Order: sequence, then C-alpha cells, then structure tokens
Amino acid sequence: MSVMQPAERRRLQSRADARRAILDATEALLVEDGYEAFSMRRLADRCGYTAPTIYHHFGDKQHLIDALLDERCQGLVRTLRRVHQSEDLVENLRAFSGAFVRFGLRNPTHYALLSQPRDPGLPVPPAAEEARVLMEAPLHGLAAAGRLTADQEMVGQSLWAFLHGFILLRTTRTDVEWRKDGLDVGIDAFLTGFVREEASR
Amino acid sequence: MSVMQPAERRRLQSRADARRAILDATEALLVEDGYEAFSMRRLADRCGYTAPTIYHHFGDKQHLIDALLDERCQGLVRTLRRVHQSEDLVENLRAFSGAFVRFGLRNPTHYALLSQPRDPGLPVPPAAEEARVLMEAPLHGLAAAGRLTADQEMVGQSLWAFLHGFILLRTTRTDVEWRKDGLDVGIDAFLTGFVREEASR
DNA sequence: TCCGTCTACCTAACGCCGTTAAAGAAACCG
DNA sequence: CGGTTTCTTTAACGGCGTTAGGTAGACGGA
Repeated sequence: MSVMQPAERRRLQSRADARRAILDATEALLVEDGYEAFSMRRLADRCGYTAPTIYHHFGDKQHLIDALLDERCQGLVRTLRRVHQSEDLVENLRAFSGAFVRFGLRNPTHYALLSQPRDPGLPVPPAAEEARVLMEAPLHGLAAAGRLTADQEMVGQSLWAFLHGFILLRTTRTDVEWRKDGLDVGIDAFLTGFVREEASR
Repeated sequence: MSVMQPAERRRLQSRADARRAILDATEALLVEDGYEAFSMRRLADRCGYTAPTIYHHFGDKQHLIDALLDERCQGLVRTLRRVHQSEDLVENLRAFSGAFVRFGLRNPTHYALLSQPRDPGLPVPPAAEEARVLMEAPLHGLAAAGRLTADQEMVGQSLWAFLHGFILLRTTRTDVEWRKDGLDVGIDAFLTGFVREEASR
C-alpha cells in the first residue's frame, strides 16, 4: 500500500467536505420540514451546490438518504454501546428498549424513512443492522440462561414488533393522547409473558 | 323531504357510476403496482376518464385515496362484526386481533397508506376509526370484570402498538424470515402480562 | 318549445419533481 | 507543457399533482 500524496489527500479532503456540507443540509431540511417537503432542488439551494453536483457525489436520492440514515444509526449504535450493561439481563433489555424508543421518538423523520419498504436490491443501512444485532444481546443471554418462555427468535420478533409499533404510532398518530408511561408498562407486561425469574431446565 | 325525480335519480346514478369506475381502477392499480407507482395520470389512462374529471369527482389525490381506504375499512368492520363474540372475552380479543392482523397482511398497501402521517386537518377515514372502537369492546369487558393488570387505555395502546408493529414489520421487512406462529405466541405473552384469570377486586 | 343554468368532461397549461447529457473549469500526473 | 481525471455547471427530458378555461349536453321553468 503506497503512501498517500499531499495532492491526493487534498483531493479526498475536498471531496469529503462537499459530502459533509450536502449531508448537513439534508439533515437540516429533513428536521425542519420533514421528508415530504424535501427535494433535490431545495437541497441544492440550501447547500450551495447545484443538483447535478449532488448526484455526482451520492448517485441518487435514495443513496443520499441512506448515507444520512447510516450516520444517524451510528449514533444509535454508540448510544446502545454506552448503555450500562449490568449483570441484570432484564434491566439490560429494558435499558436497550428505552434507548431504541427514545431514538425513534427524537428522530421521527429518520425512523419513518428507515421503516419504509426498500427496493429489494439495496441493503439496509449497515449501522441500522448493527443496532438490531446489538439489541439481541440481552435476549441471547436470557435464552442461554433458560429464562425465556419461547425461543429467542420468537421473543425478539415480538419485542421488535412492539417497539416498532410503539414508535410509529406515537410519531404518526399525533391526534391520540398517548400515555407517558406506556413503554415501561408495555415492557413489563412483555417481560411477564416472555421471561421467568430463574432458569427452568 | 321531497320525492326524488327520475331525472335527478339518473343523474346521481351516473355520478355514482363514475365514482365507482374510478375507485375500482384505483384499487386495481394499487394492488397491482403499489402506491409508489400510482399516479393520477396512470389512473386516468386506466379508468377511461381524464385526470381533471377525477379531480371533479374526488377533489384531489388524498381524498380519492381516503375514499378507497374508507371502503376497505368498511370491509374490516364487517369482518369484525362477524367474528364470533363468545362469552370468553379473552378468546374474543384473540379473534379480533387475528382478524385485524389478517386484514393488514392481506392489504399491505392499504394498511401502509392508513399508517402514514396525515395532514392534521383531514380526519382518519371514518370506517378506520370505527374499527378501532370495535376492537376495544373486549378490553372494555375485561376491564369491567376487573381482569386487567393496567387500565383499559394503557392495555389498549400497548396491544395496538404490538399489532401495528407486527403488521408493518412483516409487510415492509420482507428480507426477514418471520415466524408463522408469531401472532399467537405474541398475543399469549401479551395476555399473560395484562390479563389475569379472575377478577381481583 | 325555447332559454338560462348546471353538470360532466375535455384540452392545455403551470410549476414542481428526479434525473441525465454535455460541456467548461480546475487540478493532477507524466 | 499535454493528457487525463475530477468537480461543477447549464440546459433539458419526461413525469408528477393540480388548475384554468371551454364545450357539449341534460335539466327545469317560461
């Protein structure tokens, strides 16, 4: 592997700067006005480049959005890693669920975009998949300890469905008065149904 | 209230026929190619009218889609009414959940459209709201019998979140291998957490 | 029967969208 | 210096949701 020349480095830096500026403007537009109001032309106006330049750097709208979502999910992954992993696996599961839901509620536009059906060709943003894998760790521990009343995959899919619906309903149905302690109560009921105190066999 | 004249009736009939033809074509296009590929112009080609005529009858795209969704939800309402209402409230809840989820899985495009954030001005299609109210009946019965471990609203919101996430995940994340008995197992766990056998006080 | 009114429907167009073709400008490399 | 590659632009294509404006025909009262 050869040493990078100063010129090459400068070129890569300027490319990185352009991508950074475009991504930042994308983020700002999405947070301010939501995805519905987002367009490549408005983004071009906002970030100072013209639309074809954005295409030069990101390919198309989908890849641009995916790049942004991947970055955001890296934030979630960092949060999940930071969440205290106690010896109490149940407490662990609760903490992860809380972090995940908080991510969704604080980034409703991003979460909605992540939830939309994807072209089967394109893979889910890597960091999103990484977050999903991380979330499974406490379940794996509980399964290994024989404390689940169903197999790990089953419990994981059920928990995922609950958390997913929880986030989407609260972010899309703003006409409903949602209970503030809904997550804790729901998770408790969920744990009552799927986790027992001690190993059975 | 005056008697309707034949001419007036004929006029209303022809208006109803036009609406019917447009709605049928909308339904067909949505089922065949999904909402992404749907457009007023393609609909115009399909149903034989031009686009402005569709606007004449339905106002705009949103109202057209809403009219279709309302019709579909009336089907769900009929199904829910038909579901056997036994004396076993838990069995009842299970049956309703099953019917609701089946509706979502069989009409993924419609369900996704129902789930999208709405302009705060427009109301949810009436039949959708009616279905939601119907779904709460078994919960109300259980609450009245003192068999819920949390108040009815809380339990209802949790169950709604689970069912909603269940449907959306399975229809949008087709890359995942979902467990076939996921609904039954999830509902069982849910009931274990939220419903007790007999009244406590 | 005639005439104003109203409904249904059309053609043409506006301003937006995502995207691409083509070309100039600038930096890099030999 | 000359050739190549990268970045950026202007101009355009086809499609979108929607609206303005006009026409043909049915309706209802004189």
